[in-house]
Amino acid sequence: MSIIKDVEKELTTIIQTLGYKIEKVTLQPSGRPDLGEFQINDAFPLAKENHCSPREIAEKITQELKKEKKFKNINIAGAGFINLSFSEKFYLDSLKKLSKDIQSNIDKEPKKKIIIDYGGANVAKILHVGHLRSANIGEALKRLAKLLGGEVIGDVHLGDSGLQAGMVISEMKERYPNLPCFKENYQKEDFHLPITSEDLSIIYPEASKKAKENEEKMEEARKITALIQKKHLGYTTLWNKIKDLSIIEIKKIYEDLNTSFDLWEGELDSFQYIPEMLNDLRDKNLLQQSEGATVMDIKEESDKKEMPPIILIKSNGAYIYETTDLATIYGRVKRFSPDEIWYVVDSRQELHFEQVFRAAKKSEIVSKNTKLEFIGFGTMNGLDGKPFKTRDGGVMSLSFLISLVNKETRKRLNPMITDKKEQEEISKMIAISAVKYADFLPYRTTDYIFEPSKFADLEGKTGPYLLYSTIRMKSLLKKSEKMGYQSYKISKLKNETDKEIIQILITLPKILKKSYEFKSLNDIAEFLYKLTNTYNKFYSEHHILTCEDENLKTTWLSLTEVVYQTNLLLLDILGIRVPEKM
RNA sequence: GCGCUCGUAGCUCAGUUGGAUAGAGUGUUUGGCUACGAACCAAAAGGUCAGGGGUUCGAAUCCCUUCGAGCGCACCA
Repeated sequence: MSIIKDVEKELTTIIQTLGYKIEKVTLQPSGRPDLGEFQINDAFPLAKENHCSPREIAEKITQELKKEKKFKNINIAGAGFINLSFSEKFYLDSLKKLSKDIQSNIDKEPKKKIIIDYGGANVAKILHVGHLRSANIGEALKRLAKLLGGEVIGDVHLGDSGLQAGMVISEMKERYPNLPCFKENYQKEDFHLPITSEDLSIIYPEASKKAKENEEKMEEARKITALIQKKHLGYTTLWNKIKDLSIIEIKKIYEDLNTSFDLWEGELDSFQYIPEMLNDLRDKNLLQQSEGATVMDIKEESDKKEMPPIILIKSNGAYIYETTDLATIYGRVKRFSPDEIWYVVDSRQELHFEQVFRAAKKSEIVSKNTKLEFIGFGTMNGLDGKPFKTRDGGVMSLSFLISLVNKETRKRLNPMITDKKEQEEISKMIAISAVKYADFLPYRTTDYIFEPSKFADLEGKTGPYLLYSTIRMKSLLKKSEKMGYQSYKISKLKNETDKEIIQILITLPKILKKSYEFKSLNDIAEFLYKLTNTYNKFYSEHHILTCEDENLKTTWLSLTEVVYQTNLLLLDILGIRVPEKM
């Protein structure tokens, strides 16, 4: 159990012994540090229930608290705020516990099997800045859920059954009409895909442009897409080859972003479940015809808003992303029987997922106990408030964004690093830390105003700041090892800053819990800054290695070690890699 | 028309499950490297929390309303 939860439990018992009904006392950092390090506000709700003044209750509570040695400076302020601080011994004991194992200070959540659907890469298209948040948030939530004891499966859920398939194949047909797969009597003979990833990055925009300008081309693309969905042998073979090629490129970027998936499945993989699923829905009498399409009504009596039916078969006989999303759930339940499925997707898709979730529940494709959660994030807009476009009106690829920031980080590398390859690797790592951290700072649902220059900002509350500080801690610890220190005895503190660092460390379990509940990483990002910033203050106040008081020195080194380990743990949750030097 | 998200310092954002004197970064001004890495540390200035009303011991937070912004509303994904 975490240190703070332990204390809260103790406080709860004390207040219950006084005869009050209370489930859990909450200890939080005080809003008035001049009056105490932590505060308890539970006298207010208790006063309401017991029809007396909060102050009266606070008096009774503080009288009991004063019997406890670990508390000091207990006082009541205002109408009934209880402020208290902890003894030095409490802080030293806490530091001892943390230095043994920081994991011991983490409270696990109830164990669940969770599938996280994030990434959303599209086959044959580049990953652009719009894909950044899904990858970052999804990956971080996956790591957080694992840390808190969950069994987690990440699925990239590739966009591979959309119109881009038809467009790209149509373009391929024009460029390479003699490929065996285009023959009438194609019989699965193997052939070499005549294009590289670079070609592919040109082919899609080209094909898309042609289809938009030419209705015939568009119609052909639609036809081919429908044929691929029906497993047309030649087109499917070619599309799978293109998919493999595309995945190689997609994986490279995700690897740069330290994002990985347990499943590389896509919309097409859900097609195997569609007939079975539709039969199931038919048997349950849930399907209807409407304007030529096959739909399912998902209105509920309590609805105050319009709720269109969900389309499962289009009037032309083809399937739509509602169908594949529902079939994907069908398959996931069958194969994994998860407790929860999380969708880390742009907020604009909320209505779509509400429809799919309703259909899944109504048809009992998922049980009532299975939680389907839409984890929407804010849209990335340009300065004009509209979806971000580059100066020439195109989308900005993720790799281009990273290279922009990379130019800045490279300029500032330590001149001691001379190896070109090493320079490149480190500079890229720092650039990505800047991009990722800036992406985590706003609350998840906040609309994102995207300015490349914001990411290139490398001072203050940034990824590079965290990396720089963490590397400096490591460098200090290495030096101390060279001086012969193996383990650090913890025995005394010097000033308020020392104590403040431990205070912050103690609140970590609360931050993790809140992040997990709200599915937002901004609290962890803020916590990292606060901890690191306070440590840096400590660093500038004390000269650790030359301190003559051995007891202080080893305690300070231990504190450094714990902050260092905590930073590594949290940066890892955020998927930010820490280089050896920078 | 219906629905969703929002409006907080010059700028970019926290704070929204009701708590005390609304915070941070950046920018501006100023101080700190002969000591462990200055991508660092310290300090100052900067606010009618869009406007109005309500709920209560207490509201940036909850409710109502006005104004303003963005997004979504069946065969694209």
